[in-house]
Amino acid sequence: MSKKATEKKEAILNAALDLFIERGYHNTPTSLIAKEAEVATGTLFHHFPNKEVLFNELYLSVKRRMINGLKSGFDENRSLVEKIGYIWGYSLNWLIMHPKEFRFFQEFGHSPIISKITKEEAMNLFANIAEPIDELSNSGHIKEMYPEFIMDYFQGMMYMAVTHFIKHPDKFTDENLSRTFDIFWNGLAK
Amino acid sequence: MSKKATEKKEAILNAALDLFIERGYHNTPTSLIAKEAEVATGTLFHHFPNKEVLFNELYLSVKRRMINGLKSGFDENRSLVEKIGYIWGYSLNWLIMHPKEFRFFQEFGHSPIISKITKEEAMNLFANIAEPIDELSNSGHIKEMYPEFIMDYFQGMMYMAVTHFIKHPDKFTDENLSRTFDIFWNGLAK
DNA sequence: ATTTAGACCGACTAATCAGTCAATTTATTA
DNA sequence: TAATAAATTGACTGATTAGTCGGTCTAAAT
Repeated sequence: MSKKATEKKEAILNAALDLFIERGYHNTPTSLIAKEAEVATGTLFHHFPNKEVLFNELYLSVKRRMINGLKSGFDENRSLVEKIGYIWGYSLNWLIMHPKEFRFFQEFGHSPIISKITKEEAMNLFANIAEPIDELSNSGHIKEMYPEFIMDYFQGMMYMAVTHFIKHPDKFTDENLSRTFDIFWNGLAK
Repeated sequence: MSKKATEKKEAILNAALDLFIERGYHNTPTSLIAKEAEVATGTLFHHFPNKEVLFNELYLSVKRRMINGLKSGFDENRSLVEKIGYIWGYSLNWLIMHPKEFRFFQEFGHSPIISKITKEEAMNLFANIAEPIDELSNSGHIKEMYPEFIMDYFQGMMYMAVTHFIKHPDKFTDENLSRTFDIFWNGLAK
């Protein structure tokens, strides 16, 4: 694919992200996506066989962008607590700096348009990142709690904090950020 | 409105709830809502001027159903901690027993189809229920934290817990339920 | 310079949908 | 009971949409 062609494909994905979060999936005509991407309808269907595939590719591309940064700074040799602190801090920051992507996950994370295969592929991306959080449950650092809960608790607190700071940007200070991690940690403390 | 007419209106709202959460707003034809409610399209538009109003009325009706039970068991004379424990327990139970309604809030709570007026009306329903949670922030019971955060934290933890227990119904025991409240409370503990 | 394959275009189509309306049935009121 | 009002029906319409297709353009390969 030529550079120009790649640029058009990306323009389509960018326009789609904006439009899907603003108008929802079914209320976003492919014609409008093409228009915003400054591309013909035919071009859109040249790069994506149909609207659903476009949506699924968008989902994966957003996941990948988030994970890539996370992984590149990840240090396998740190302690468990440090690793978890790193994942918390990085994810929180990334999501707050990418509010559109965050809204996309919020709105479409459970959407039936995302296929099983796409979900599995996204899960695999996270596999080794999620490990430390699973380990936490019987590491002795915290109250006894089964791993499924710890995972949901981590994600739930993360979404809560991001939602809060996006709603109240003036409160997004280093101090408040570390306070939210303390609250997360205190909740589990023995 | 005759009893029969009221029943049909309710059948429309019930069918709409099911279909909207399963298929999303824009992918749910009014004709299908009517069909599921065993009613003609014309009847639907006799009771609701258009699809948007139907959606907004559904939103308010679900909110009202949740709040009504909450209010009827609310005792103004209890201590602050007891009041908050009651709100937590009641809401958690109600949402878990009404997973469709919960999904509706999750999916459409931030939807642009819900008008400002509807949101305000919903806020008013909650006004005095939310009071104790606001009070908490400078009650001395907890770490110092501004009220907007406490409110988002309360709601975020609630949604997290409900999501978790709906996903893992076997974990929904009295013990685990009180553990989640402990985690919520420990997070804020001095 | 010519060939070729991929990229691109946008008018077009078959299908679907929100909402209408004239006609009928059911409930209420006098 | 008769008259009136409210509720119900479903065929229909104008508008919109996902995806197609025949033809044009562009860039790389020979």
